[in-house]
Amino acid sequence: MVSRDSEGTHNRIFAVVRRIPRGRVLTYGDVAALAGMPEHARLVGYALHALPEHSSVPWHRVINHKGGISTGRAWPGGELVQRALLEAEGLEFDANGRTSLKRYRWAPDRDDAPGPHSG
DNA sequence: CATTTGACATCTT
DNA sequence: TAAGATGCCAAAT
Repeated sequence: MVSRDSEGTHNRIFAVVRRIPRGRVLTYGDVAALAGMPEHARLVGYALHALPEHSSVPWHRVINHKGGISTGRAWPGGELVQRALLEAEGLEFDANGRTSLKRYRWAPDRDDAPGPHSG
């Protein structure tokens, strides 16, 4: 029973992000789709922006479609923080600061298995 | 209440 | 692959 749309919407997003396992990442569009609001990736990023620091939501596992970090001016230095957190989970970044979405993109169907040749 | 800005994605060139 | 333009909803001013 949600009287507020924003709260319900944001809540949905957080719920999806929390489902992201460790060592995996999702794009804003994917999170939005799983949250029930496809093509509305902006709302996902916006929700994460409103995410409090005491939140147990692995926001750092959400990246843009280019496989990079788009904190932008909204978070000076955030690119370094998110990248550090992802690296701590075992992810690899390209010289351009991009990851392999083909390799780290998480799917609701796939529990884990980073790759057919990764083990 | 209206205008501007914003953790993005997608199409076109 | 990279750069420019557009659409969407919500928050801030």
